[in-house]
Amino acid sequence: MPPSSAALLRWYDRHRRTLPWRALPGRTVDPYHVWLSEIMLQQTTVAAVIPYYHRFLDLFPAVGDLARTESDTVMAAWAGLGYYARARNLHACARAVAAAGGFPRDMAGLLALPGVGTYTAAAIAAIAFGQPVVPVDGNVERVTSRLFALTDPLPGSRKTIARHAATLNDSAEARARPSDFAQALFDLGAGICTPRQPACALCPWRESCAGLRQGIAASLPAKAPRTARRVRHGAHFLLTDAGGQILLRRRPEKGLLGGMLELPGTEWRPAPWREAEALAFAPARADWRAAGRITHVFTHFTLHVDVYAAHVGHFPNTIARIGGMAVPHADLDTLALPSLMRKCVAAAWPERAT
DNA sequence: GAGACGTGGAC
DNA sequence: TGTCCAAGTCT
Repeated sequence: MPPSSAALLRWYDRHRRTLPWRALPGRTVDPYHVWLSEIMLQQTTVAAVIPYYHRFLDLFPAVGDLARTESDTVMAAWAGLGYYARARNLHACARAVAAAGGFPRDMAGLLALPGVGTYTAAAIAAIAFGQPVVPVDGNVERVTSRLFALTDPLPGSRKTIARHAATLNDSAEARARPSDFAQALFDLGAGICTPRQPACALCPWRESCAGLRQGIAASLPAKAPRTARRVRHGAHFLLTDAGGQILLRRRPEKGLLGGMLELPGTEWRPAPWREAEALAFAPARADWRAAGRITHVFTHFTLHVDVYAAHVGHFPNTIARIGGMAVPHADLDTLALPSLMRKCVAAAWPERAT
Protein backbone atom coordinates (compact mmCIF):
# COMPACT_ATOMS: atom_id res chain seq x y z
CA MET A 1 0.00 0.00 0.00
CA PRO A 2 1.56 3.32 -1.06
CA PRO A 3 1.88 6.06 1.56
CA SER A 4 -1.19 8.28 1.69
CA SER A 5 -0.55 11.92 0.86
CA ALA A 6 -3.91 12.72 2.38
CA ALA A 7 -2.91 11.10 5.67
CA LEU A 8 0.36 13.07 5.76
CA LEU A 9 -1.39 16.36 5.01
CA ARG A 10 -4.03 15.66 7.65
CA TRP A 11 -1.26 15.04 10.16
CA TYR A 12 0.49 18.24 9.04
CA ASP A 13 -2.66 20.31 9.44
CA ARG A 14 -2.80 19.26 13.08
CA HIS A 15 0.89 19.23 13.98
CA ARG A 16 2.71 21.70 11.75
CA ARG A 17 5.46 23.71 13.43
CA THR A 18 5.14 27.45 13.62
CA LEU A 19 8.34 28.91 12.21
CA PRO A 20 9.28 32.53 11.47
CA TRP A 21 9.68 31.93 7.73
CA ARG A 22 6.51 29.89 7.42
CA ALA A 23 3.25 31.55 6.36
CA LEU A 24 0.10 31.00 8.38
CA PRO A 25 -2.28 28.48 6.79
CA GLY A 26 -3.85 29.95 3.68
CA ARG A 27 -1.40 32.85 3.41
CA THR A 28 1.21 33.30 0.72
CA VAL A 29 4.90 33.60 1.52
CA ASP A 30 7.49 36.06 0.31
CA PRO A 31 10.01 34.23 -1.93
CA TYR A 32 12.75 36.34 -0.34
CA HIS A 33 11.86 34.92 3.08
CA VAL A 34 11.77 31.37 1.75
CA TRP A 35 15.10 31.73 -0.02
CA LEU A 36 16.82 33.40 2.96
CA SER A 37 15.62 30.72 5.36
CA GLU A 38 16.56 27.88 3.02
CA ILE A 39 20.12 29.15 2.63
CA MET A 40 20.49 29.58 6.38
CA LEU A 41 19.04 26.14 7.08
CA GLN A 42 21.58 24.31 4.93
CA GLN A 43 23.33 21.95 7.37
CA THR A 44 22.19 24.18 10.21
CA THR A 45 19.61 23.62 12.94
CA VAL A 46 16.35 25.54 13.17
CA ALA A 47 17.30 26.80 16.63
CA ALA A 48 20.58 28.26 15.37
CA VAL A 49 18.92 29.91 12.38
CA ILE A 50 16.01 31.69 14.06
CA PRO A 51 17.91 34.62 15.64
CA TYR A 52 19.97 35.14 12.47
CA TYR A 53 16.84 35.07 10.34
CA HIS A 54 15.21 37.80 12.42
CA ARG A 55 18.36 39.90 12.42
CA PHE A 56 18.72 39.63 8.64
CA LEU A 57 15.14 40.72 8.05
CA ASP A 58 15.64 43.66 10.42
CA LEU A 59 18.82 44.71 8.61
CA PHE A 60 17.63 43.78 5.11
CA PRO A 61 13.81 43.88 4.87
CA ALA A 62 13.82 43.14 1.13
CA VAL A 63 16.19 41.46 -1.29
CA GLY A 64 17.10 44.88 -2.72
CA ASP A 65 18.36 46.01 0.67
CA LEU A 66 20.63 43.01 0.85
CA ALA A 67 21.83 43.63 -2.71
CA ARG A 68 22.76 47.22 -1.92
CA THR A 69 24.71 46.37 1.22
CA GLU A 70 28.48 46.13 1.41
CA SER A 71 29.91 42.65 1.57
CA ASP A 72 31.57 43.30 4.95
CA THR A 73 28.23 44.09 6.55
CA VAL A 74 26.66 40.90 5.22
CA MET A 75 29.60 38.78 6.37
CA ALA A 76 29.46 40.39 9.82
CA ALA A 77 25.74 39.65 10.11
CA TRP A 78 26.45 36.03 9.17
CA ALA A 79 29.39 35.68 11.59
CA GLY A 80 28.90 32.66 13.88
CA LEU A 81 26.52 30.79 11.59
CA GLY A 82 29.28 28.95 9.74
CA TYR A 83 29.79 27.79 6.14
CA TYR A 84 30.69 31.30 5.06
CA ALA A 85 30.54 30.51 1.36
CA ARG A 86 26.79 30.65 1.93
CA ALA A 87 27.02 34.30 2.92
CA ARG A 88 29.17 35.19 -0.08
CA ASN A 89 26.76 33.38 -2.38
CA LEU A 90 23.79 34.92 -0.59
CA HIS A 91 25.08 38.37 -1.38
CA ALA A 92 25.87 37.53 -5.01
CA CYS A 93 22.45 35.92 -5.36
CA ALA A 94 20.68 38.95 -3.91
CA ARG A 95 22.39 41.16 -6.47
CA ALA A 96 21.44 38.85 -9.33
CA VAL A 97 17.83 38.66 -8.17
CA ALA A 98 17.56 42.40 -7.63
CA ALA A 99 19.02 43.05 -11.08
CA ALA A 100 16.55 40.59 -12.63
CA GLY A 101 13.65 42.19 -10.82
CA GLY A 102 12.71 39.12 -8.79
CA PHE A 103 13.28 35.43 -8.17
CA PRO A 104 12.96 32.97 -11.06
CA ARG A 105 9.96 30.69 -10.55
CA ASP A 106 11.17 27.58 -12.31
CA MET A 107 13.75 24.97 -11.33
CA ALA A 108 16.20 25.85 -14.12
CA GLY A 109 16.22 29.53 -13.25
CA LEU A 110 16.56 28.85 -9.53
CA LEU A 111 19.38 26.35 -10.09
CA ALA A 112 21.36 29.01 -11.91
CA LEU A 113 21.51 31.18 -8.79
CA PRO A 114 24.70 31.10 -6.70
CA GLY A 115 24.35 28.94 -3.59
CA VAL A 116 21.17 27.29 -4.87
CA GLY A 117 21.55 23.58 -5.59
CA THR A 118 19.10 20.79 -6.34
CA TYR A 119 17.54 20.75 -2.90
CA THR A 120 17.18 24.51 -2.40
CA ALA A 121 15.82 25.08 -5.90
CA ALA A 122 13.14 22.46 -5.30
CA ALA A 123 12.33 23.86 -1.86
CA ILE A 124 11.84 27.39 -3.21
CA ALA A 125 9.89 26.13 -6.22
CA ALA A 126 7.52 24.12 -4.01
CA ILE A 127 7.20 26.44 -1.01
CA ALA A 128 7.29 29.87 -2.63
CA PHE A 129 5.85 29.09 -6.07
CA GLY A 130 3.63 26.05 -5.52
CA GLN A 131 5.37 23.81 -8.02
CA PRO A 132 4.75 20.08 -7.56
CA VAL A 133 8.32 19.03 -6.78
CA VAL A 134 9.66 17.15 -3.75
CA PRO A 135 12.75 18.76 -2.23
CA VAL A 136 15.05 16.02 -0.98
CA ASP A 137 16.97 17.04 2.11
CA GLY A 138 18.28 14.95 4.97
CA ASN A 139 14.79 14.61 6.44
CA VAL A 140 13.28 13.39 3.21
CA GLU A 141 16.16 10.99 2.62
CA ARG A 142 15.58 9.49 6.05
CA VAL A 143 11.82 9.23 5.64
CA THR A 144 12.15 7.78 2.13
CA SER A 145 14.85 5.25 2.95
CA ARG A 146 12.74 3.94 5.83
CA LEU A 147 9.44 4.00 3.98
CA PHE A 148 10.84 1.87 1.15
CA ALA A 149 13.41 0.01 3.28
CA LEU A 150 16.30 1.19 1.10
CA THR A 151 19.35 -0.29 2.80
CA ASP A 152 22.18 0.83 0.53
CA PRO A 153 24.42 3.31 2.37
CA LEU A 154 24.65 7.04 1.74
CA PRO A 155 26.02 8.86 -0.09
CA GLY A 156 26.04 6.21 -2.83
CA SER A 157 22.31 5.60 -2.46
CA ARG A 158 21.42 9.26 -2.96
CA LYS A 159 20.09 8.91 -6.51
CA THR A 160 17.99 5.86 -5.67
CA ILE A 161 16.49 7.60 -2.66
CA ALA A 162 15.72 10.71 -4.70
CA ARG A 163 14.00 8.58 -7.33
CA HIS A 164 11.73 7.06 -4.69
CA ALA A 165 11.15 10.43 -3.01
CA ALA A 166 9.95 11.88 -6.31
CA THR A 167 7.08 9.37 -6.28
CA LEU A 168 5.79 10.58 -2.92
CA ASN A 169 3.68 13.35 -4.44
CA ASP A 170 2.08 11.13 -7.10
CA SER A 171 -1.41 12.01 -5.98
CA ALA A 172 -3.98 14.71 -6.51
CA GLU A 173 -3.91 15.65 -2.82
CA ALA A 174 -0.15 16.21 -2.79
CA ARG A 175 -0.15 18.08 -6.08
CA ALA A 176 -2.86 20.39 -4.85
CA ARG A 177 -0.64 21.52 -1.95
CA PRO A 178 3.04 21.34 -2.99
CA SER A 179 4.23 23.78 -0.33
CA ASP A 180 2.44 22.04 2.52
CA PHE A 181 3.44 18.63 1.24
CA ALA A 182 7.13 19.53 1.19
CA GLN A 183 7.02 21.06 4.64
CA ALA A 184 4.97 18.16 5.97
CA LEU A 185 7.84 15.88 4.95
CA PHE A 186 10.29 18.14 6.82
CA ASP A 187 8.14 18.15 9.94
CA LEU A 188 7.63 14.41 9.77
CA GLY A 189 11.41 13.91 9.58
CA ALA A 190 12.10 16.44 12.32
CA GLY A 191 9.43 15.33 14.78
CA ILE A 192 8.44 11.73 14.11
CA CYS A 193 10.86 10.03 11.73
CA THR A 194 13.88 11.18 13.72
CA PRO A 195 17.42 9.83 13.34
CA ARG A 196 17.36 8.00 16.67
CA GLN A 197 14.32 6.36 18.24
CA PRO A 198 11.69 7.37 15.67
CA ALA A 199 8.16 7.70 17.05
CA CYS A 200 6.69 5.18 14.63
CA ALA A 201 3.54 4.68 16.73
CA LEU A 202 2.59 8.29 15.99
CA CYS A 203 3.49 8.25 12.31
CA PRO A 204 0.77 8.89 9.74
CA TRP A 205 2.65 6.55 7.39
CA ARG A 206 3.20 3.64 9.80
CA GLU A 207 0.83 1.37 7.87
CA SER A 208 2.86 1.64 4.69
CA CYS A 209 6.40 1.78 6.09
CA ALA A 210 8.53 -1.15 4.91
CA GLY A 211 11.32 -0.18 7.28
CA LEU A 212 9.00 -0.40 10.27
CA ARG A 213 7.49 -3.67 9.07
CA GLN A 214 10.98 -5.16 8.77
CA GLY A 215 12.11 -3.74 12.10
CA ILE A 216 15.00 -1.80 10.55
CA ALA A 217 13.58 1.73 10.45
CA ALA A 218 15.78 3.15 13.20
CA SER A 219 18.93 1.88 11.47
CA LEU A 220 18.18 3.73 8.22
CA PRO A 221 19.50 5.44 6.26
CA ALA A 222 22.72 3.42 6.38
CA LYS A 223 25.82 5.55 6.00
CA ALA A 224 29.29 4.78 4.74
CA PRO A 225 31.91 5.06 7.48
CA ARG A 226 33.53 8.45 7.55
CA THR A 227 37.26 9.03 7.56
CA ALA A 228 38.92 10.00 10.81
CA ARG A 229 39.27 13.70 11.55
CA ARG A 230 42.82 15.01 11.22
CA VAL A 231 44.49 17.31 13.72
CA ARG A 232 46.17 20.61 12.93
CA HIS A 233 48.01 23.20 14.97
CA GLY A 234 48.34 26.96 14.71
CA ALA A 235 49.25 30.06 16.69
CA HIS A 236 47.45 33.41 16.63
CA PHE A 237 48.39 36.77 18.05
CA LEU A 238 46.27 39.19 20.04
CA LEU A 239 47.94 42.59 19.81
CA THR A 240 46.34 45.58 21.55
CA ASP A 241 47.39 49.20 21.73
CA ALA A 242 46.97 52.08 24.14
CA GLY A 243 44.02 53.35 22.11
CA GLY A 244 41.95 50.27 22.89
CA GLN A 245 42.43 48.84 19.43
CA ILE A 246 43.06 45.29 18.36
CA LEU A 247 44.95 44.09 15.30
CA LEU A 248 43.06 41.98 12.76
CA ARG A 249 43.52 40.92 9.17
CA ARG A 250 41.30 39.63 6.42
CA ARG A 251 41.41 36.02 5.24
CA PRO A 252 41.46 35.19 1.52
CA GLU A 253 38.05 35.31 -0.18
CA LYS A 254 37.99 31.61 -0.96
CA GLY A 255 38.53 28.59 1.22
CA LEU A 256 38.10 28.05 4.93
CA LEU A 257 36.52 31.05 6.69
CA GLY A 258 36.88 32.85 3.36
CA GLY A 259 36.33 36.61 3.51
CA MET A 260 36.18 36.64 7.30
CA LEU A 261 38.54 38.42 9.71
CA GLU A 262 41.13 36.81 11.96
CA LEU A 263 43.86 37.49 14.46
CA PRO A 264 47.21 37.39 12.63
CA GLY A 265 48.80 33.97 12.97
CA THR A 266 50.72 31.05 11.55
CA GLU A 267 49.50 28.59 9.01
CA TRP A 268 47.68 25.52 10.35
CA ARG A 269 49.77 22.38 10.01
CA PRO A 270 49.84 18.81 11.32
CA ALA A 271 52.82 19.42 13.64
CA PRO A 272 52.59 21.58 16.77
CA TRP A 273 54.43 24.91 16.81
CA ARG A 274 57.17 25.48 19.36
CA GLU A 275 56.91 28.91 20.93
CA ALA A 276 60.03 30.39 19.35
CA GLU A 277 58.96 29.04 15.99
CA ALA A 278 55.50 30.54 16.26
CA LEU A 279 56.74 33.92 17.46
CA ALA A 280 58.62 34.36 14.19
CA PHE A 281 55.16 34.99 12.69
CA ALA A 282 54.12 37.61 15.26
CA PRO A 283 52.83 40.83 13.64
CA ALA A 284 55.14 43.05 15.70
CA ARG A 285 58.12 43.00 18.02
CA ALA A 286 56.65 42.97 21.48
CA ASP A 287 56.73 41.21 24.82
CA TRP A 288 54.58 38.26 23.80
CA ARG A 289 53.17 35.99 26.48
CA ALA A 290 51.44 32.65 26.06
CA ALA A 291 47.91 33.75 26.90
CA GLY A 292 45.69 30.77 26.18
CA ARG A 293 45.06 27.61 24.25
CA ILE A 294 41.86 26.61 22.51
CA THR A 295 40.55 23.67 20.52
CA HIS A 296 38.12 24.17 17.70
CA VAL A 297 36.44 21.38 15.77
CA PHE A 298 35.79 21.90 12.08
CA THR A 299 33.94 19.40 9.94
CA HIS A 300 37.09 17.86 8.54
CA PHE A 301 39.78 18.57 11.13
CA THR A 302 40.38 19.56 14.72
CA LEU A 303 42.43 22.69 15.29
CA HIS A 304 44.56 23.43 18.35
CA VAL A 305 45.52 27.07 18.67
CA ASP A 306 48.07 28.67 20.96
CA VAL A 307 47.12 32.28 21.54
CA TYR A 308 49.84 34.82 22.30
CA ALA A 309 49.09 38.30 23.60
CA ALA A 310 51.01 41.55 23.80
CA HIS A 311 50.27 45.21 24.40
CA VAL A 312 52.04 48.12 22.70
CA GLY A 313 51.72 51.88 22.77
CA HIS A 314 50.86 52.00 19.10
CA PHE A 315 50.87 49.51 16.23
CA PRO A 316 53.97 49.55 14.00
CA ASN A 317 53.64 50.92 10.47
CA THR A 318 54.62 47.51 9.20
CA ILE A 319 51.20 46.02 9.91
CA ALA A 320 50.06 47.21 6.50
CA ARG A 321 52.44 44.67 4.99
CA ILE A 322 50.51 41.76 6.49
CA GLY A 323 47.19 43.30 5.51
CA GLY A 324 46.57 44.22 9.11
CA MET A 325 43.79 46.52 10.22
CA ALA A 326 43.31 48.21 13.58
CA VAL A 327 39.82 48.12 15.04
CA PRO A 328 38.46 49.22 18.44
CA HIS A 329 38.00 46.09 20.50
CA ALA A 330 34.60 47.46 21.52
CA ASP A 331 33.51 46.89 17.90
CA LEU A 332 34.51 43.23 17.90
CA ASP A 333 30.93 42.04 18.24
CA THR A 334 29.89 43.87 15.08
CA LEU A 335 32.70 42.53 12.87
CA ALA A 336 32.96 39.53 10.56
CA LEU A 337 34.82 37.48 13.14
CA PRO A 338 34.16 33.72 13.04
CA SER A 339 33.49 31.75 16.21
CA LEU A 340 37.00 30.31 16.20
CA MET A 341 38.51 33.79 16.47
CA ARG A 342 36.04 34.91 19.11
CA LYS A 343 37.12 31.87 21.08
CA CYS A 344 40.78 32.89 20.69
CA VAL A 345 40.10 36.42 21.92
CA ALA A 346 38.09 35.15 24.88
CA ALA A 347 40.84 32.70 25.85
CA ALA A 348 43.58 35.30 25.81
CA TRP A 349 41.54 38.14 27.24
CA PRO A 350 38.92 36.71 29.64
CA GLU A 351 38.40 40.06 31.40
CA ARG A 352 36.97 41.41 28.18
CA ALA A 353 33.53 39.91 28.72
CA THR A 354 31.56 40.19 25.48
C1' DG B 1 32.55 11.36 -6.70
C1' DA B 2 34.95 12.43 -2.74
C1' DG B 3 36.54 16.14 -0.02
C1' DA B 4 36.10 20.97 1.54
C1' DC B 5 33.31 23.74 4.05
C1' DG B 6 31.43 25.88 10.61
C1' DT B 7 29.08 25.63 14.55
C1' DG B 8 26.73 24.27 18.68
C1' DG B 9 23.57 21.02 20.81
C1' DA B 10 22.17 16.29 22.04
C1' DC B 11 23.22 11.83 23.74
C1' DT C 1 34.28 12.61 25.89
C1' DG C 2 33.61 11.66 21.56
C1' DT C 3 30.44 11.04 18.01
C1' DC C 4 26.63 12.32 15.41
C1' DC C 5 23.74 15.47 13.64
C1' DA C 6 21.28 19.87 11.26
C1' DA C 7 15.95 22.25 5.31
C1' DG C 8 23.54 21.16 1.13
C1' DT C 9 26.61 23.32 -2.37
C1' DC C 10 30.64 23.58 -4.94
C1' DT C 11 34.71 21.76 -7.09
